Amino acid sequence: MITIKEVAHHAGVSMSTVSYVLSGKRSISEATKRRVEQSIAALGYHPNAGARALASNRSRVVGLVVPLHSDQNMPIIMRFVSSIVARARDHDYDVLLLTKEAGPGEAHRVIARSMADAIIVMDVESADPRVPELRDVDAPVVLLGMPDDHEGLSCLDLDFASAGRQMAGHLADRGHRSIALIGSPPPVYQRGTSFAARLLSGFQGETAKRGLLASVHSCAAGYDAVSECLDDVLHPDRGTTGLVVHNEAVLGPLLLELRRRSLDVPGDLSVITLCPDDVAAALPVPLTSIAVPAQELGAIAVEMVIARLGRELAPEVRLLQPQLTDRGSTAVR
Amino acid sequence: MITIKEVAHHAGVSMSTVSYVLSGKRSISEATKRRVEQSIAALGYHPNAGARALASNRSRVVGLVVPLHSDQNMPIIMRFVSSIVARARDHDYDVLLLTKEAGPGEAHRVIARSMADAIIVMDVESADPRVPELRDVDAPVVLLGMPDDHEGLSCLDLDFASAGRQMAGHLADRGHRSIALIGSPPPVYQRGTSFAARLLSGFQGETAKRGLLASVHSCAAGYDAVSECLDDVLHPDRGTTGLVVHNEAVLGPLLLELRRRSLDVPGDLSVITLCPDDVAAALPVPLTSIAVPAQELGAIAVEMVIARLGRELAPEVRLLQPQLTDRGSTAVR
DNA sequence: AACCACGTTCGAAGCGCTTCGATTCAATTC
DNA sequence: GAATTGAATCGAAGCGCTTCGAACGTGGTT
Repeated sequence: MITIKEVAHHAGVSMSTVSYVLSGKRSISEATKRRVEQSIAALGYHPNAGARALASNRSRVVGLVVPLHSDQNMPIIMRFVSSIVARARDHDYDVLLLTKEAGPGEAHRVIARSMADAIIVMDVESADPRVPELRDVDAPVVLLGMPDDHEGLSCLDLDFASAGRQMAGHLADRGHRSIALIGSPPPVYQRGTSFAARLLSGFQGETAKRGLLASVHSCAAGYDAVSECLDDVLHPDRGTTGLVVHNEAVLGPLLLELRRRSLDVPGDLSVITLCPDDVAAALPVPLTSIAVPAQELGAIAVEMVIARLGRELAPEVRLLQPQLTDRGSTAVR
Repeated sequence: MITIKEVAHHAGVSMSTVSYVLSGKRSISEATKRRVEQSIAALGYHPNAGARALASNRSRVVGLVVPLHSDQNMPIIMRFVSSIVARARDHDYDVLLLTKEAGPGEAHRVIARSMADAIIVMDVESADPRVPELRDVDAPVVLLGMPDDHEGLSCLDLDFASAGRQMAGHLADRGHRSIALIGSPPPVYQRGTSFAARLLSGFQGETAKRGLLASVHSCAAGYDAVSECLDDVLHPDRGTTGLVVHNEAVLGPLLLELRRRSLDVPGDLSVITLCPDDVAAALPVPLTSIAVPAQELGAIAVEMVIARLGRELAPEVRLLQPQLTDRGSTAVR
């Protein structure tokens, strides 16, 4: 193993000079800087992370708590993870993978041992049992999601209430008077998943305000469940003409089933949804949608956490405003 | 921060004694061991990972290279990841998340800096460009997947050739004389994805040996592609009575489409597939299948890599034998 | 009574790096 | 020309832990 000492010797300078060349924390003349860099390249020097962490009291690692079992939404979770890792690397940080399943305490363990400098927690729910423990973690923590009680914690999420309002409003603007929300399976609501509840309340608020007829349907995945759900949604008594879908897993089967019933989108039924842009665009019928900006949320989470490393910043709640993209799946009535 | 020194003082022993209590590398009397453990608990001591890594030359971290963009198969990738993390934690290792997309060199960087003691690489392809670089990594490396040239590297995978043989054989045993393989989308084959090619060759070997009529169809995801593919597969000239499906994404649409065509499984058509057990079981028609033992493969990968940490073990290729579960989706003709 | 062996425990030397004065030397200033 | 400044560099003291050899009983042998 090549050490900083050998580099120093090779370049004819002291260890500290090499260190300062690497960190840029003190000014070094161009000449020696170049000489040191050449030695580093020539010897193939790589700083030892453990020694660095020990001496500087910074690991340059962020811990990321990921829900690895959550059967649903794996693809979207990976988008988050992938953007978080990429942005962290941009800042010269690495990512330590922690799982939600391993329980709380993992974040605390990793920080107490100085294995990481900060923590990002994904998939935080309304009454997340991890939240109290996270308050005691002695390092910057950013939550992706919004627990009900987020006092003293930094949170980041899409503004789902606004998304619910926007989607209902979009249909209302086009003259729809009776619309339906097709949501996640019942367990998601029972679990008190914050984003589902917030979207629902935004949706209901808007439909009430606009005086629309609105029905809400919790729909499980699977073709039969979807078909059954549609029977209900499309019952003649309702006169439903517009659908807001907040359940990514159901989109494919839903459109297929509509086709089977010879219902045209948007001719017979307008559909608007919340899902990643590329998913919305790749469906058999491209759907007007509000994007889940996973990339952006991941990036912001990293920025937030890193911003909190040096200075003491106050906890902050950031809700991203939803962006609606029109793909022509909603018609004027 | 509580240090080992403070624990030693609190317990009235020397630092080294505390260290030996923790590591168990020398015998310590029951009495002092208990005393030290009480002090550790009382003070809330957590060993500093950096200091430990520096002194012991072991980070107790394994690097895991994950394909985070691979749009397909995210759920199954997460199964691997999840079992790897869990098993690693069982051995008191943490997992550093590296992405395939960040390029090769990541493994090398992490090892050169002593951030990790070993590397597990997922999703290795036939002619994987990472393979040469991985040979130069100065630490145990285990590949999940089998590159063509795996000289000097340890690999672990399902025996896909055998899976292909078994599935063809299963249908042949039941009297089918003309069968079809529905495989992955063309890009997967073009990329030279090792497992697809191996399954194909096993399938073809067995059908040839048994004198069956066999057709092979590369099928893209999406309902229309599936329907088109079925037109081809079920062309009357072929007389196809059995289907081997090696494309998880296509299973749902496929069964749906068969139902739409009023073809009964297994009455009119026998279907057998390769996918995770729970996926096969959760389909509208439960399918007889060969499992992708993600849990087990992940666990073995961890064991292999850890086994190679202490001693010098020779590189090893391990192919897990496929397990077929009969769910009654294949009939005797 | 001197000796040995063994189970326990201690002390100190690093591990490779960062960082804080201290030092040097040349360029400015009065 | 002495004093002041500031940029560039050095030296050494840790950071918190592991580990090796040494030391210290204690009990059993001769």
